[in-house]
Amino acid sequence: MDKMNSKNKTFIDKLRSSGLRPTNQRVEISKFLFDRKKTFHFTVEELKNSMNSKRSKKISTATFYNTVHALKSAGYLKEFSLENNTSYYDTNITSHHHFFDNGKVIDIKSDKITFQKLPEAPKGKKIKNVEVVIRLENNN
Amino acid sequence: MDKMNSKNKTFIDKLRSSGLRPTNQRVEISKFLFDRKKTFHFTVEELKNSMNSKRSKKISTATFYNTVHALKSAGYLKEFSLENNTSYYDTNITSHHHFFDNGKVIDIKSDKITFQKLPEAPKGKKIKNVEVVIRLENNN
DNA sequence: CACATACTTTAGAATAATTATAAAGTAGGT
DNA sequence: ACCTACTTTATAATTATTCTAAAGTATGTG
Repeated sequence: MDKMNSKNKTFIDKLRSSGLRPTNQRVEISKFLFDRKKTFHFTVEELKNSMNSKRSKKISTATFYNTVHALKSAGYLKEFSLENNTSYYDTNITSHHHFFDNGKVIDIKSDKITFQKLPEAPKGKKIKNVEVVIRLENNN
Repeated sequence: MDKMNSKNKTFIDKLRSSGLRPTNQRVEISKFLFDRKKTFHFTVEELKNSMNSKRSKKISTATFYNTVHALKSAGYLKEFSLENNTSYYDTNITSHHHFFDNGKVIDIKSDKITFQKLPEAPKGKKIKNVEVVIRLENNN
């Protein structure tokens, strides 16, 4: 109970610090995204479908987009792209890498990849981050 | 002249081996893409606009999409994505990496990045390729 | 507590990138 | 020259996303 309250607080805080009032819809989205053990990869469409399929009163598409967008801008979600013109989001915002296996995404912990050599940033620029994508194919 | 013929042949061969008859439109697209010194990054929309703006008889959107798609499937173009739901293509198909600087893409030669440590592929899978994206920001 | 104001939600329209369709055009081989 | 299969094209359809405007809700102030 105490635990649940503090968890809710986390979800609400994420919303507040993203500049969003914690309305019912938004708190439910925030819970759905962040109340889980493993990191979560999703598209807005997938998020909407999995939440709305369990609900009688549906949350509108625009609310999903707005909420995800604000959470991403605030840094609580990480956006990435595959080759299918859809935005994917990842609840794991720590710097990390990905396996891509036929549209399926698997996280790779940051410390699993280290570099021997990296190029310098062009003059006037600096490196914000480095992301590695390892594409997989079937063995044979 | 000899040179020009052999160049055209290259463009035509790329089309043929992509399963496309070398029609006028397709040969022009192939030339436009591959007859240049530096590698070329583009979206289909950009390609269409830059070619059609110089032409009285426009090539249709569908022809651009079809041709680019076939060239990509045959391995003459490499597709990649930024965070804006648009497909980018690169005439540099050698394994290489990218700087991303505010939607601008800069190639990084493959040998500029080497790894000290890479994870193993999950069982049953093997690594097809490894791509690194280095995101840049302004120095201050 | 009532209300004004500002922020939200929502359905639906608008936009952008891409793919599908079907009719008219063209190329090659015979 | 002609037949057939492949192409091109304009346009419609689709998908992901953003915009818009109306109706709903929350909050602070008096």
